[in-house]
Amino acid sequence: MTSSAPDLLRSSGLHVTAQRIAVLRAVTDHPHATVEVVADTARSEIGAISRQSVYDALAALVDKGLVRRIQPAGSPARFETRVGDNHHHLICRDCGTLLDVDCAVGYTPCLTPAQDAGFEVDEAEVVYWGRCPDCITNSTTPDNQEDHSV
Amino acid sequence: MTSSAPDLLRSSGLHVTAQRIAVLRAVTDHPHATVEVVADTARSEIGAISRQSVYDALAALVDKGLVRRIQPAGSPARFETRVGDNHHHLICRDCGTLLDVDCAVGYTPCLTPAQDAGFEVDEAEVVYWGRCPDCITNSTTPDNQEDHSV
DNA sequence: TCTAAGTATGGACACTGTCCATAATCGGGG
DNA sequence: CCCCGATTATGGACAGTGTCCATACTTAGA
Repeated sequence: MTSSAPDLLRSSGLHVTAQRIAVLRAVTDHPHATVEVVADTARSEIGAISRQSVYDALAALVDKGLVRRIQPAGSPARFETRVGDNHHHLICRDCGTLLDVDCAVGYTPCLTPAQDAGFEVDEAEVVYWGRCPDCITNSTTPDNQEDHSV
Repeated sequence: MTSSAPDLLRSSGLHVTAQRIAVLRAVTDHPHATVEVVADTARSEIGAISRQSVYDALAALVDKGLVRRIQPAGSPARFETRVGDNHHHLICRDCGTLLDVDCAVGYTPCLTPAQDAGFEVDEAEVVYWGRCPDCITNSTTPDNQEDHSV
């Protein structure tokens, strides 16, 4: 299943460079990693890489569909290699933890809006906001729970 | 249903100030407005308001559930007063146009992830990414799609 | 090997959003 | 009606993320 990084780059028409390989591997090894984490990981693999090269590499990879960019509100962009399977994300409002979840309905019903207004929709991004078990436990004041109820 | 701005503020336990009224009206009049637009609109109504006051007022309104914050990737935060009806958004990747769309399935099936991992989910945000009719028309090169040169 | 195009680098910069201390305003009580 | 405490507004400075630019290097193909 897992094609090698150089292979993926090559088959996407991208030049194969040490930086891109490192970035791609970093994203693969650290799903949902931020640019900083990716840069850090890549750096530990090839010694040095500039911040801009990381941005550039990620942009190229996203453009080619090898990597998916997730940009939750109030958080820097994150990246993952799990593409093309229409899964969604679950984010904790408190600690920012991000988890993958499969599409609620199985495949892609929510991929099609009721009225598309003539748009050419290519992606449906679904983000579930809430609080993770840890944060729920840690703030055990069911009384003082500032009512986020809708 | 349409309570006046001062009324809404009052019933939410917020102090009624000219700034907040102006901000609330601005959001009501300009759905999906950015902070800048809100500030500008409010400013034209009451003469002057600081940027921070706008941020603060919006934060207070969001906190009280009078206003909903939308923060699409690659775009500054936007705000709308249409809350509590589980509608989603359709965004054009090219020009950033943002439209409301009703939930694809009618009510809230997509509000519940398949596996919630113990999370306490309070909101499901759905964003459809694509290209609006105008942008599709303008870049009539279905062959050379990646023509971002505008 | 040689060449052209693509890529990496580092610097500077723009933008959104936040923090802080102070001054003004609001709402309630006397 | 006036005063007081608490909330809110203001402006300044600042942090973080992401982008633009010119230059030097590397890649892929002839």
